[in-house]
Amino acid sequence: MKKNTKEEIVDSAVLLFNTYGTSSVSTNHIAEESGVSIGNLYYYFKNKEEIIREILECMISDWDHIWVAPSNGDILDGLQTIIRQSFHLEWKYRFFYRELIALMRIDEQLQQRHQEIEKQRIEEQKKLIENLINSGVIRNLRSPSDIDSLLTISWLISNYWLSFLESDGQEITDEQVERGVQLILTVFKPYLAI
Amino acid sequence: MKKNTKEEIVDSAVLLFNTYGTSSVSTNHIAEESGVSIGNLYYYFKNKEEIIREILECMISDWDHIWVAPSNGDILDGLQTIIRQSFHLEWKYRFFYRELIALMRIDEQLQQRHQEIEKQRIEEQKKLIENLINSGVIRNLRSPSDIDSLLTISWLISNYWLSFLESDGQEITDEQVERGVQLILTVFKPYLAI
DNA sequence: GACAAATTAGAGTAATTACTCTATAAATGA
DNA sequence: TCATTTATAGAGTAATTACTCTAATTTGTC
Repeated sequence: MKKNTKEEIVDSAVLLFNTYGTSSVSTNHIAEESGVSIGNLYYYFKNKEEIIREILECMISDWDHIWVAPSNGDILDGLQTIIRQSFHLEWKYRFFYRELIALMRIDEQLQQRHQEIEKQRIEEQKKLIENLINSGVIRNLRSPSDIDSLLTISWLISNYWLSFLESDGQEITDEQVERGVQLILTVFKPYLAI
Repeated sequence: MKKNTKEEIVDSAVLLFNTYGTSSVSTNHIAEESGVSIGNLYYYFKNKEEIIREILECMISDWDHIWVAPSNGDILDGLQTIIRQSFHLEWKYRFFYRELIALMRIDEQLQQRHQEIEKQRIEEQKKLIENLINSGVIRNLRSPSDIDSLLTISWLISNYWLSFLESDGQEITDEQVERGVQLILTVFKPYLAI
């Protein structure tokens, strides 16, 4: 489990960002935390923004692993698993979700990359829902725009459930994560075949 | 419409925070933008955090006006109006919503105040829903926990709809606001008496 | 008008910031 | 082996930061 210098820097940055927020953490802090000299840090990263961009790439890679996982067995079960793992990733990189819009406003490159993969992800989710409709798990939807609405709502929940808990001052526990999963199912409940 | 110095500072702060984000805006910037000397700014505010706290108080006051408004006429219409106005307030103070969790982590005083009024607001919303149930607008809910779920979901949408649009790179227009209102109604649709 | 209190201006400061530069040390490979 | 690339350390710098201090001005009150 030997980490190289670059990984060491990224890991320390995530730790500090999660704890103190990006604006309170300087490159000097990151260097100190990771036990790497300032000079060496700047050998690997041009600036703080580039570190954050690298963290985004780590997130993307983590996400890919979740979606690649084959959902053998119950299709609804597979969906729940994906949602659950998504919540865990959001927690791992929580600083990013807390400050998302602010970060993207500062760094346009970050914005473009994030929006690019976000678009992909929505498409994937759309396909998954269509799958559920085709296999008869979901029915009784009145119009195609209803699908869009449902999709948007479940997206909102999966992306902001942890933020809501945090801003409400609640602890993030496994039970809370489970509540989030169930919340998404609540939205679909009226349209689920028993 | 003559503004006093304190208001001038607060207004400039909101403008700059919305445009550049709190971390990029210094007290010096705010002083310059508002045409007030640094010394004078510090006469009114101990530091940047205190300015943000004052902005929160402005928000709270604005919110109170929305909820005080008597919902004469259709109760469902009144609800929609409140949601619509909420979105407009969220946009007015958008920096606050963008950076909420980060801001609260830095300033515990801000966190406590925000969570205090947030709790109140959830209670108000709960009463409103109960009102809708009692007056027969909403029905067919299976259990009391269903009410809670519905409430949480509509809360999530009303709080994060604009954030979602922003992080998705979409413009905030009146039509988008209306979509947000309709989205919340979608959640209740299966339970609405026609 | 005279006095006190409230308000304003802006020069000044210590700390921190991001980032550069140069000088070594370690790894590589011909 | 030894020369070249890669990696590391850390002192140094210019800019910016939040905030203080003092001195001047305005305001209100009698």
